[in-house]
Amino acid sequence: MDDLTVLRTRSLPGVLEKEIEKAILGGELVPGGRVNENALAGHYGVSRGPLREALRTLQAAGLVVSVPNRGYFVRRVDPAEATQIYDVRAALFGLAGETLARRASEDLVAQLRARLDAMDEAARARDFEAYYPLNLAFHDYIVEAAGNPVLAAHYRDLVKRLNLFRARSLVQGGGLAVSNAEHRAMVEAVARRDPAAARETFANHVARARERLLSAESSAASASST
Amino acid sequence: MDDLTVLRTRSLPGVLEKEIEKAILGGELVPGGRVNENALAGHYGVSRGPLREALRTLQAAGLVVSVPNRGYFVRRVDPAEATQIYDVRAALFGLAGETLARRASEDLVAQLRARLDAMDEAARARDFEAYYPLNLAFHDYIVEAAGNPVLAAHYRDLVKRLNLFRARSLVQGGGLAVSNAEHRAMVEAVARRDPAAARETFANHVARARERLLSAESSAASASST
DNA sequence: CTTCTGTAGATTGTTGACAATCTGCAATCG
DNA sequence: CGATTGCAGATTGTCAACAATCTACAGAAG
Repeated sequence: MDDLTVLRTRSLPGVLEKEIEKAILGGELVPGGRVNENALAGHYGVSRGPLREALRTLQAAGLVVSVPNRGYFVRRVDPAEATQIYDVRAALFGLAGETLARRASEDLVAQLRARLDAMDEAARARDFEAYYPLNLAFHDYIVEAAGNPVLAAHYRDLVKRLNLFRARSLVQGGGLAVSNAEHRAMVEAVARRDPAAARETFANHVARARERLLSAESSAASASST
Repeated sequence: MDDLTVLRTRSLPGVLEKEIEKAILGGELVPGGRVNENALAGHYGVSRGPLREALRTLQAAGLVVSVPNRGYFVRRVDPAEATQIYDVRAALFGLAGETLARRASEDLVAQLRARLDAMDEAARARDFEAYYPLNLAFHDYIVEAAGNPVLAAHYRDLVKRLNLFRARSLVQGGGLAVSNAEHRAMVEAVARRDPAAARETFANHVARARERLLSAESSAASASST
C-alpha cells in the first residue's frame, strides 16, 4: 500500500529528482563528473524520459548543468561562487531573523533557547558529531518559523548548492563555541523583539560562517599545494 | 545560418522554455489555466518530450505547477504570496544596494544619475509609457552591476513570478514622482559609498512598491465586488 | 428529481527505437 | 615523426506508440 501512495503522491520524475539529489549531496556523483543517462536509467530501472525531466529540475536548482550534445555534469562550485551564495544567503537569513523578531511568540523563543542549550552542551563537549545536526536543524527551524515559504525555498536552494563547494571541513574544533555565541545573540535579539538587531545578528552570523569556511579552504589549499 | 547557430547554442527544451515563458508573461496563457501538452506540442511543431522538459524547468522557476495525472497549470499568485515575494525581493535588492555602495565606480554613479534624470523627465510629463521601461531597466542595471550572478538570478526569478499576480495597475499616476524620489535617495547613498544607508533605501524602495501595489489591488478588489 | 454507476473520449505517463552528434583511436599523408 | 582525416562506438536528442489515468456525459436505480 505504501508504494501505491507514493506513486500517487509523487510522480516518477519527482522521486528521481530527490534520489539523484541525494546521490549528488551524498558524494556518489562527484562535482565536475559526467552524468550518464543510460547508466542512471538502468540503475533506477526506468526509462530516460522521466530521468531527463528530473535532471532539468536539478539544473534549475543549480545542482547540475546541461551541455548540449555532451550531457549533464554535476555542478562544481568554486570559492568565488561560494562567496556569492553566502552573501545572498546572509541577506535571506537576515530577513528571516527580522521577520521572526516581529512575530515571535513566547513558545517560539522558548523553542529557540532549548535548541541553544542543547548546542551549548555539544559545544562544551567538543562533540562535533552531535553539534552538526543540531546546528542544521536550528537554522532550518528558524527559516521555517519565519512563515515565508518563498524565503524558505530560496534559502534551501542556496544551502544545497553550498554542499557542492568542496570543503567538508565546515566548522572545525574551536568554531563551535564561537558559532553558538553568535546563535545566542541572535535569539536574544528575537526575544527583545528587535527586528533591526535581529536582521543584523542573523546576517552577520552567516557572513562570519562564510569567513570561517573560506579561510579554512584557502589554508587547506595552500597546504595541499605545498 | 541563423537557425543553425541557434540550434547549436540553445537546445530545443531551452527555446521552448523561453517561448512558453513569453506566452505566460504575455498573458496568452492565463494564470490558473490548464496547459495542454498535445496542443502546445502541435503549436510549436515538436514532440511532447522536449516540451515536458521545458515545463519542468518552468515549474522549478515557479511559473507553472504540475498536478500528477492532471497536467500542468499556469501558476496563480495571490496577494499573500505576492507579499512574500516582495519581502524576499526587498532583502535581495537591499543586498544589491549594499554591494553597489562598496564597489561603485564614478562611471557607475554617473550611469545611475543619467538614468535617474531620464526617469525624472518622464515622471514630470506623466508619461507612464516612457517611465515603465526605464524603471525596469534601472532596476535590472543595478542588480547586474552588483556583480553577483547568484543574486541576479534569484532576483529575476522573483520578478517573473510577480508578473503572475493579477494587478497590471503597477504604478498609477502620482506614483511616478514618488517612486523616482526614492530612486534618488538610493543613488545618493551609493554615491556617498554608504553601504548601510544603501541597503536600507534600496530595501525600503521595494517595500514601498509592495505597499503601493497591494493597496491598489485591495481597493480594486473592493471596487469590483461592489 | 437526484444520485450513482458505467462507459467513451481525451490527456498524461512511460517506454523503446531511431536519428544526430560527439569522442577516441587508428590509419594515412606530408 | 607529427598532424590530419576517417571510422567505429558510445551517448544524447527527438519522436511516435502504447499503457494508465482522469473527465464528462449518459443512463439507470432509488
